[in-house]
Amino acid sequence: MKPETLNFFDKVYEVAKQIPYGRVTSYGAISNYLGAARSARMVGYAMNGSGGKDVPAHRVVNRKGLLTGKHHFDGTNLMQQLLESEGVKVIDNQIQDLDTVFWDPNEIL
DNA sequence: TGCGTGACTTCGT
DNA sequence: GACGAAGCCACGC
Repeated sequence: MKPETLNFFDKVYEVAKQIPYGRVTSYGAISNYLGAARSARMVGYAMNGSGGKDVPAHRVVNRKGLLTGKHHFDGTNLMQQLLESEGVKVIDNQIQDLDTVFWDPNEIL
């Protein structure tokens, strides 16, 4: 077994769990924090394994603030509903005031 | 065993 | 300023 790969995933989970309430981040921000700015895809893939974890995948969106991963959720507007429930304005699967709710791990950590 | 796909991002033209 | 192509790593078939 090579936990090194799991380390990458685990790292993503760690960062995702640290996302404050009412804040969101992007795959690129996490991947950049991990030192793999061009591996943003893996971050999203890691979220695939977030099932069963306490990882708020709904707080992770793409660079544009678009809920691209919402298709992988339970149904349709679950992800959007969760964000709105936290005070994040989301319209048409797109986060409003992204600059305000955006949370950069590199900046905070 | 090997090829293709995927919750994205960045560089280049 | 906008569009196209490449890169990254892991998992599935």
